[in-house]
Amino acid sequence: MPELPEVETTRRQIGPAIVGPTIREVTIHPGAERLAMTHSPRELEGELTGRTIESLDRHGKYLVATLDDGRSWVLHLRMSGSLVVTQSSEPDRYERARVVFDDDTILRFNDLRKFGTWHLVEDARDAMPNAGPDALSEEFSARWLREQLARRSIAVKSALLDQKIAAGVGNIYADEACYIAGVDPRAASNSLGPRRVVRLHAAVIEALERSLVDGGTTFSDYLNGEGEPGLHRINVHVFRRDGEPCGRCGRTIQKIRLGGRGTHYCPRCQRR
DNA sequence: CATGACTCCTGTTTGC
DNA sequence: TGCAAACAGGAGTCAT
Repeated sequence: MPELPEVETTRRQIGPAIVGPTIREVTIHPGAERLAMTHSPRELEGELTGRTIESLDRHGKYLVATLDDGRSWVLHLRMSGSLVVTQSSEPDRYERARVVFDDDTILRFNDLRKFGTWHLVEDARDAMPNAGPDALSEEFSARWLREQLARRSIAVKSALLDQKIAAGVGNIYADEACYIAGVDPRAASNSLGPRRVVRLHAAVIEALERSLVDGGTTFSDYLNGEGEPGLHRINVHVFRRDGEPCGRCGRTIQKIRLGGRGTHYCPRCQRR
C-alpha cells in the first residue's frame, strides 16, 4: 500500500522520535510471527532490546534503522502496514508489534494484512536484494531508465513497478507517471523513443515529489507516522478514477488489468 | 531469461 | 437483501 512518498513521510515523522532513545522492550504480538524474517520472534525481540537507533533511512519502500551495534533493522510495510509513534498505550486494532523506548516513546507497527516484514541484518542490502536505485536518487537517471527499458520488451508500467529499475514506485505512481508522460501503460518498454523516455523519467519524479509535499496518498488504510491519512488523494490524476473524466481532455478514464494489477489510464492522452 | 499464476492475510467492494 | 467472488498502495516463489 504505501509507496515511496508514504514511506518517506513516515520516516520523517517517526525518525526524530525513535532516533536516540534506547529500546527498552519489543513485542511481536501473537499471530504476527511471520513479521520476523531473519530470526524467531523471541530472538528478534531480544536482539533489538537494549539497542539504540542511530539513523533512520529509506531505500525504495524499505525503512532502514541503523543500530548502535552496526547492524541494520530493515522494515517493510507491504500492502497495509503503518508505523505510528504515540503516547497512548492503547493498542490499535491491527497492531502487530510495538517498540517501547526508555523515554516512554511507543512505536506501533500496525498491519491489517500481516504482509509486513522485519529483517535484522549485518548489511541492509541483504534484506532488499532486488532493490535497484531509489526513484528519487541521482542513480535513477534518465539514462539508467532508457537502458533498462531498452533491454526488455515488457509493458512500460510493469517496468516501472520493477523495483530493480525504480525502487519505490508502486501501483499508484506507476499509473500516475504514465499519465503525466502521456504513455500508454501497455506500451512495450523498448518501443519508447529517447524523448519519451526522458518525459517518463521526469514524470516518475514529478508524481512522487508532488505526492511527497502533501504527505502521501491515502485511499483506505494508509496512515502516516502520526496516525493521520495523507492528503494527496485530491491530486491523483487517474488512479482509481475510472469512470471519471480526464482532467486534461475529458475522455472517460479507463481501468484495465495489466500484469495482475488494476491499471488506470486516459485512452486519449496516453499513446503507445 | 521472461511472463504469469499463486501465495501470504483480512477487510471492503462488486456483481449476480 | 444476501452471499460469494473479486479486489486491495507489495513482493517473493514456482511453474511454464
